Amino acid sequence: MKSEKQMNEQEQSTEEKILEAASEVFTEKGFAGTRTRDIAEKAGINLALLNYYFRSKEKLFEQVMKIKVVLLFGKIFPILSNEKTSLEEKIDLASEKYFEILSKNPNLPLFVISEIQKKNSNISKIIPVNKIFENSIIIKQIKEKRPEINPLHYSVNFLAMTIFPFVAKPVFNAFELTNEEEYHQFISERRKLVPIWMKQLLEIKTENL
Amino acid sequence: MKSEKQMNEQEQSTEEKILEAASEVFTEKGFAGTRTRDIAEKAGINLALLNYYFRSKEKLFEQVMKIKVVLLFGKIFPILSNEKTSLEEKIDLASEKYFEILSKNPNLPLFVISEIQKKNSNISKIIPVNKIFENSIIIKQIKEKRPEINPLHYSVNFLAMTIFPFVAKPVFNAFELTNEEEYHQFISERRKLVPIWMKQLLEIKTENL
DNA sequence: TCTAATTTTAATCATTTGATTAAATAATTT
DNA sequence: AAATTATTTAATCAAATGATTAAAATTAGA
Repeated sequence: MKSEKQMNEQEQSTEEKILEAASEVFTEKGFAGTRTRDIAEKAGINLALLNYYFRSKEKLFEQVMKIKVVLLFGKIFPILSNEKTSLEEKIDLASEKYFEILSKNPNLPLFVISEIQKKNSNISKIIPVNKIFENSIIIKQIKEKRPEINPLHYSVNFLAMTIFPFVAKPVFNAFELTNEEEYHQFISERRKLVPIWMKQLLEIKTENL
Repeated sequence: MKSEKQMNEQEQSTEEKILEAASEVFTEKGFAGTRTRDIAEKAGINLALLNYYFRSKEKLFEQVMKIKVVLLFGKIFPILSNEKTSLEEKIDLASEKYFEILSKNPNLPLFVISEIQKKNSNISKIIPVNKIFENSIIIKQIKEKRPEINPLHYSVNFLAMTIFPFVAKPVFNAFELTNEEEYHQFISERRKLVPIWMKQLLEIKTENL
């Protein structure tokens, strides 16, 4: 075991270095496209060390995925379940938080979604997303304000408007719809617009539904 | 060369069988996760045949990707570029067409997006998406009707509301947000709702922007 | 300081996997 | 029918890759 002192001197433990490197490589190339050798190289360690600490590529991946899923949902659910904020405040806060998280981790959603699609891991054990969602205060508030609106549709619209531009970023790049600067401009505009649009969707006339 | 008669008797040529099998396996597992042996097996042919017809896994993949990109954009652009339909009609028609295409090919968008992200192929040569989009009639019509609305944001909102539920399907499944039947119900509801929402977003008050 | 536990490395395995080759079979042309 | 061309197969290669092993180096505790 490393001493406390040693641990503090090197800012990251070997285990953390591997986990961080794995996080980067897995996110960029996916599970199947990742070579454990690349992770080892990026972490500045020997390949055998990776298996020493994490047993296998599979187990290392599971740890990374767990971190990513928590990153993707962990900060949002408390906002949606807060009893003290109004529906409109929740929209503002959730939007703000999501753009903050996703701006720092642009390909987080694409990674999580496409890897869940490829492996059918029992990811639902990490966070009981369905329970949290169904019991969240925001669902109650939507039902209360506009009983005709389906809260699932409304929530998916929010996630779609927020997350989709990040998921689709590779398409923006590949087809040269925007350059890097225009893309960031585009995202920062949406940061303000999504809440406006979501409120506009709350004002929809009942006879249209 | 096979005779005309032979070709008609077997409903698919060997080349088509390989292409179809490749399409299925690549879509399900991605390029890196696909083994050419699996494609050969699914097509009911020998592995060597695959290389005989398509030279390499890479070349076979490129052909599949080309087909997928055309499938994803090919039918939509003519709708957006039609001079004879109104903006509202375009929204209805594009929505209808997209739900039709995506219901038949639910993981088409996730496949295209995540593979574009992993390889930076020169996919833009298949279809000049940016040019078609920028010069489309629908952009003109949006600018005309509501000059304050950014057509790119509006278009991305449409794509987001339409495509995102398909992209996110693995998440729906993994977290048991819906079962298969509920999911299809959910999608068929959106088929009608997306145009309503998109029209509602056109009615947004200028002072809110 | 000496010993035991932990961490790290170099070398190597065993499989997997994309691709090739040479030979056999089938179809087409002359 | 013979010759040529196209299609298909079985066997095999070579490289890549996840994992292991045994030994060396480092660290912690007595």
